[in-house]
Amino acid sequence: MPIHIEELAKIAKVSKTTVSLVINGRARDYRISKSTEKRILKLARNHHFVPNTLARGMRLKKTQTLGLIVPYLNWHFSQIAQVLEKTARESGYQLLVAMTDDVLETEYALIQNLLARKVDGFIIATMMNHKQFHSNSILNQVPVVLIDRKLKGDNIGWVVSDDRKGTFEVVTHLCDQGVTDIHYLGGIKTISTSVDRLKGFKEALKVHGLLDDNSKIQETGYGIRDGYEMARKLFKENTKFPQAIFTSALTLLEGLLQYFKEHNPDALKKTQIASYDDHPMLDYVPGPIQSVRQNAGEIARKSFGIIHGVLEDGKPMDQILIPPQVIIR
Amino acid sequence: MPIHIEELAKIAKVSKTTVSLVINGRARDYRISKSTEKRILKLARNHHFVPNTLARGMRLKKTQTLGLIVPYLNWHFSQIAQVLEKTARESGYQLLVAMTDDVLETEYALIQNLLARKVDGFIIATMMNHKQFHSNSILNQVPVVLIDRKLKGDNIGWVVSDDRKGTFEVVTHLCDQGVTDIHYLGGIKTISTSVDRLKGFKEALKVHGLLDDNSKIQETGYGIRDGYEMARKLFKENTKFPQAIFTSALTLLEGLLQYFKEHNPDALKKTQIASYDDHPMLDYVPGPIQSVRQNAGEIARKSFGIIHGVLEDGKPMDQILIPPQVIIR
DNA sequence: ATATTTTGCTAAAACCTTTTAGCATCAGCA
DNA sequence: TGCTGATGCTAAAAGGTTTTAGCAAAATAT
Repeated sequence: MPIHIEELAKIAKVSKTTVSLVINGRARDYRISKSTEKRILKLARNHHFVPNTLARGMRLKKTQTLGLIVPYLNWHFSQIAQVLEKTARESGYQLLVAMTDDVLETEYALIQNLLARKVDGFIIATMMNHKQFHSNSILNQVPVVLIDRKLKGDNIGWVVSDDRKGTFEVVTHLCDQGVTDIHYLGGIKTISTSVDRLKGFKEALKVHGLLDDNSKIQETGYGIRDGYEMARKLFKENTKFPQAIFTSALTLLEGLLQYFKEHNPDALKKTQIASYDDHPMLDYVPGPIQSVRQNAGEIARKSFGIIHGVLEDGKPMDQILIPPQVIIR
Repeated sequence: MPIHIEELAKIAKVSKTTVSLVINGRARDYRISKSTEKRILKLARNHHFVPNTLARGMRLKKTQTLGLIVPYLNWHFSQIAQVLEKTARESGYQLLVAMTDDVLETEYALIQNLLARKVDGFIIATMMNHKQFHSNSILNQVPVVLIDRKLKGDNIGWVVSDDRKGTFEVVTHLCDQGVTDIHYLGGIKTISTSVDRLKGFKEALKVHGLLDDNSKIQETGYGIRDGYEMARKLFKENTKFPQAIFTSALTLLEGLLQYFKEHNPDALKKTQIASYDDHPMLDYVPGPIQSVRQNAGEIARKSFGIIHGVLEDGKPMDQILIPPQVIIR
């Protein structure tokens, strides 16, 4: 139904070559006369001509489309998606967004699917480990920038929050308050995010001369339910009331708060809480709750920047650590 | 770099027609022998052959892609996006997601852009009014289902929360508590969402014999800042402490809470609060806060269902009201 | 008057699929 | 032997764009 270049050429009584050149602003380069150019431009506007991007993509072997693959759209990833979409759009890119639910097979299938759709690049919060990622030969086809979880490797870009530092700082704050008994609730062990946050936690304890008591560390998964269950276990196995709890993600904090609400309404006042990730509503949760706010906007902008640089300026891949901000309430 | 059908045909020593037929499971229909079929299938797997969807899209005139256009990715729209993506993917569709920031021009541009990308349909939380929408001839090209905001018209689908009913019920709850002095903070006046929520509010007052006092109704915009400013105005212009406040969206509630936190820490206890939209963290905000939870999952599934029905089964457009759930805390 | 350069434009190929119509070949039958 | 029908496959077109190489006409130079 929409008009295409051939019809427009017919109306303007020129060849489609001419129309194409004019539309792409290359009239000058090919000595199309000013009058012809104006005529075509006007006609194109009147007929609402927009080049078919499929045909364009075939010919040009690029689609101005990026694939964004994240586990789910929680607050953090929504923020990233939002800024990323805007940033990308301002440079003429559109986003194909997909979710994996942190299931590896889904991630594989999705990558295949989006590759078939000829996305120009990927931004992925991946579940893959180093080996899986690098054996995934298809990723040699287009540039990939990882977010949230990093992997080692040379031609692989990533932009992640400085998980170690953020955790170190907020836990240090707890220590500075004189707390000595801090419990750690974490998620999926395998991803770098978890590794680095636990590292920061342990470092902070060490610096403050506290022993690194593994019985106070739990790592199961990043679901709200996981947070709830770890909280339950914590209170069941410790007769002594915990002085402080650190949750390594917002979902875990939610699970913890849920547990408190159901089983220990006054625990919020007795226990100091800190968490990786922030959310505006934490301001209104009594506690107070200390948190580590990731700079989602910067993560989005930088990761697009890398892809864009590789794609359009042939720049090398880059790996960027974004400093998070500790929020003390 | 990826292998395509011609090469595969060469390797298999058959024509590309044969490969295509086999890949699309139409070998039987065209009497391709079982042995040839197996051979090709195996070869395709070994070479990681995936049909180029651009070429496919050109030929078939459909791309198995839907455009999702929302103002921003707040909690509500994130939820919708998440379920929609999964639902769509299970039927072989992928989502191009874009945000308008509730700016009409952006919406127009986005529609153009996604149409050029040959999406098969749209799911839009639109800023357009009835007239703008219907004069937008391009929307005759593909099916459109509106979410969150509905418009009148016959060949236009929508799936929205029953805003009037939800508001009516939660405000009724306030009235049942004996509250008589209820303030209303709302957003952009022009969209159906706002109209219906205000309607539900007024109906509830009327049923309970309360007068409909326009001085207690404010409607500016849906930003957090708007909520904050309306709260400020409310407290500046009323010497009497408000018994109850209803905010017509989560963002407005956030603004209100922000104002309370800064200027009136104990207001939370003195004032009853209800809001359209829900968020898991509202459980932990003291108040308590009554809310209207939209069934985002259902909105997503139903709106995909409509598009899918139109696209694949030639079903007519549909318009569906999704009942929300009032959460009393 | 002829040769050269500039101007303004275009033909055709390539990108990769799917689908329609139809071509050989071979078995079965009279 | 010649005809019919089944079997197994294929040629070619279409879909809409961009780009390369080059053609004809006009302007300029010799």
